[in-house]
Amino acid sequence: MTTVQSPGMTIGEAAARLGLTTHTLRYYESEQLLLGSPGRTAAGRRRYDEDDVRWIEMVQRLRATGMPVRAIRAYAELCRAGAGNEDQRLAVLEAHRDEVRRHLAEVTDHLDAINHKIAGYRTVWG
Amino acid sequence: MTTVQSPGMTIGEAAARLGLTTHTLRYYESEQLLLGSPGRTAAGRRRYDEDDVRWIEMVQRLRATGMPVRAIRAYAELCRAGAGNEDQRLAVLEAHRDEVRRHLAEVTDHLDAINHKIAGYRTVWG
DNA sequence: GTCGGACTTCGAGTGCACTCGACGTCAAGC
DNA sequence: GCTTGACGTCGAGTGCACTCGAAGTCCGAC
Repeated sequence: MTTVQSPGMTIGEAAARLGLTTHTLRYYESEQLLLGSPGRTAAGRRRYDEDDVRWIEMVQRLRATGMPVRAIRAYAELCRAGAGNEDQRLAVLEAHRDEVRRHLAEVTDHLDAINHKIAGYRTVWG
Repeated sequence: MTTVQSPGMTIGEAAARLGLTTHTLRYYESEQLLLGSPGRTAAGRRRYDEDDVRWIEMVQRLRATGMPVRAIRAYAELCRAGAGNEDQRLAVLEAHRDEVRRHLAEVTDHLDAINHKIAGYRTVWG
């Protein structure tokens, strides 16, 4: 029996689409940041489907907002555990949201001070 | 001739005021992030005055907004060089300001997406 | 004068998140 | 059927910014 070409992407295609390297994608998998292992072809090669990619995009958002890899792993574990812990997942996300807001406020504050410094240069020598 | 107690703080006092460790303060100095070496007592101990502390507060702001140590060193070098390069200093600060703004926009965007995810949890199970 | 704690320098160690290299395998085009 | 390039695993290396430890010195209180 010949199987139809399975859907999804090779690791190279997924990496290109996500703006990551294949090395990083395998690293994320080894750190258990993925919801499950991506499928494999008969020859043992990874196949990424749309769900995999969407989850990794979420991982990228969490990383880009400063969530440490081990915290993402904990969140992914909750998601892997299946239904019944949505309250915990929500708590994780809300705590992270608060942390990000705090960080944004702090950076904004520093930015204001830097702008003051810039305005000083402009006033004196501009 | 007895000298009046020199003004300023020990490294420990400066560290406490800045929320840094003495290790970090010496590290910053070794990385040439300071405007000049802080003064020394006759016994060779560092003395930090108000100007030193204010500059280090600026360094903290630049660090907290993501400027790498080597970029701060470059900026400090410009400042140490004395008058005549204010346009370059301004360019450095403005480039950094733009970078920080870009970063803020990106994080804000990710935050929105995370909030959507949170809203999803609330809608379905909340 | 002596004791404790803060100071000195120097180099090594830590934690994080990748990032790379080595080396072997395998699928597809020519 | 043979090359070629993407894939596989594994462990080691990198860059950044601290952070710590060791070993010795010095100041102030008693």
